[in-house]
Amino acid sequence: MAKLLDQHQLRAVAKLFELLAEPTRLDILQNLKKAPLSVGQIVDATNAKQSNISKQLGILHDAGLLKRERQGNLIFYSIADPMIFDLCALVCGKLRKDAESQLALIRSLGK
Amino acid sequence: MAKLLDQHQLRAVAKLFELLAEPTRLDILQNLKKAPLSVGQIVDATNAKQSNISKQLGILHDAGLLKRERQGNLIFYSIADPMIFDLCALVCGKLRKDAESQLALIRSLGK
DNA sequence: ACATAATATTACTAATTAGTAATATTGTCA
DNA sequence: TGACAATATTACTAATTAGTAATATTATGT
Repeated sequence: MAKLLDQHQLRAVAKLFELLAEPTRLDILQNLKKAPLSVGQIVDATNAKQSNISKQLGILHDAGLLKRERQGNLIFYSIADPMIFDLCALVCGKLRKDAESQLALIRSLGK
Repeated sequence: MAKLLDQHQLRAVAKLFELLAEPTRLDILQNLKKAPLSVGQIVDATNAKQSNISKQLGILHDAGLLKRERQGNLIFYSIADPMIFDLCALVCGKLRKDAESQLALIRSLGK
């Protein structure tokens, strides 16, 4: 069982990963993890220019990963599906594990 | 708690997602899920050219996602870390869920 | 209406990369 | 050694895209 994905499905999966394959977008997402933020707050929290943040927010929003809500002059963005943090946690866990075994290897060589 | 990742860490996470952000590479990975395969077998299983498969295999191997083992004239590749299937399962689950609620929405409109 | 603040859009550049055909490498067998 | 099969590499093209400066849009308060 567990049929293989066809070309179309593979492209859909790849597209979702693509959204997470960019440091600036990941930075936006991790800053939104605790609470919704306005564009200006995100600009301050990251070290990216306003135009770029706005662009990346648009990409994440168009893809359905973020929700948008206007409040007066400000626009607040928030996470639409917390599942992305499960993804990131998995990746972080792997990177940490890899780094640890790398470290253990180096240590064993140093003896 | 749960400190935010710094620029360097964000780039590392993004790089790992980038590896999965490509249909051909995903296709390779899903074909290797059950068992190791030779390059030729992978070429047959996918509809990509040999030179491209070889290139993508090299990328996945260099990144440490695949292991390589020579057996006579053939070279067998295998999954180095099954964690990637957890990632893919999460993404597939999300896509399915999204598609289902989209369908439900359409149905409710049709009434 | 006007000035101002917040956000979005546009037009552009530089860099990256998937795919490919052709060729090179590596191993096997006779 | 020579012929052949499997895989890797090279050189190239076309397409995508992050980042940016400048400008446009939208809302607020006076």
